[in-house]
Amino acid sequence: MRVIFMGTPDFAIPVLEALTTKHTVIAVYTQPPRPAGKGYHLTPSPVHQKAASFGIPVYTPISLKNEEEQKKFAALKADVAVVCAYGLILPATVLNTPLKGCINIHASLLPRWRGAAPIQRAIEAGDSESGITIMQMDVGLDTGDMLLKKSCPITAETTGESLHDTLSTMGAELILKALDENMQPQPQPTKGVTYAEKIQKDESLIDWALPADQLAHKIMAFYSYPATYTVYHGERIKILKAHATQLTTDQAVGTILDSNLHIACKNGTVLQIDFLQRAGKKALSTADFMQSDFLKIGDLFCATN
RNA sequence: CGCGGGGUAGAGCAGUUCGGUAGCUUGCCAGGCUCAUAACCUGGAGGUCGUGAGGUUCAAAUCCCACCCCCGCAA
Repeated sequence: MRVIFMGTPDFAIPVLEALTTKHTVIAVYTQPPRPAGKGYHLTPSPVHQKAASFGIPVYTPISLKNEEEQKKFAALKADVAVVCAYGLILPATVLNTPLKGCINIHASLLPRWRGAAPIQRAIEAGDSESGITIMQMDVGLDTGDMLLKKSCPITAETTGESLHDTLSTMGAELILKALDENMQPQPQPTKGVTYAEKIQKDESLIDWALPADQLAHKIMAFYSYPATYTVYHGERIKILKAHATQLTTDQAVGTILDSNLHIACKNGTVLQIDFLQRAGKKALSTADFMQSDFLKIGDLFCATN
């Protein structure tokens, strides 16, 4: 089939690669290059770079809501458009242009976690499973009829990064299957709808006045990007991995209880930090980190900047 | 030229301001002791101090120059 691929971040790369093995990818749409990295250089998106290495024509419109872009899109005469973490709204005209419409790869078990950050929100909420849903796009936000669905477990060791990688691979497999076989579209259930809000910058700051298990979920969800952090004597410290413990304490929330980095949380619950990083330093395990005497037992982590 | 921190023993760091024998903690090896809740004591191995047969100097981890690499902010 003649396929248009629309995607932007790393997550979409395996999908693009998979498509090129079985179909003719006639064009790739992705977000325009943005300033990024040290030096603020204009950097093409990961999908942009990958497409360029394949020699596939790349389009980077700022919007698809104007007629001119829509004409260009139609002129490609695609059989189908595959959309994966593209980051632009597709108007109805665009959705209806390809013969088989636009098919989306979404990183959740719809209708749970519609929206921008389904991977992190699922872990943060303490869900026991996540997955991929392939759907026929309509004008709503992730509301289209479902073609394929596959789940995977979330454990205490699952991080945003590991789940991202798992689902990315899974998405690549499922999209090929969905294109090959003639799947019967099924409407999404009307019950169980939740929305995965985009992650805001201020969410990364840890509030120690929350229960340990809740914090553990959030810390693991935010690993490795954007990562949670706390403040110690005015310096930012990334808390990269942690787990809730069965211990209890009567110390104030945010107190560093011992050299194993057990930290007091709400209602005397105790979180143990496993992996952390000072600004400008390497990420270290708790054992390595505590070889310096930077953190003093009994001191408090702050919940404000 | 967006702002900033860093590269010294397997790991984590001090030493650099003001040049003068390579240090600390931990880990590892050997021995001792018999302990408590990162056990303790003694001894030992382990380092081209990121790179450049660079520059300055009687002398460079330290000052100067160039380059490489890692990371925080920001996106």
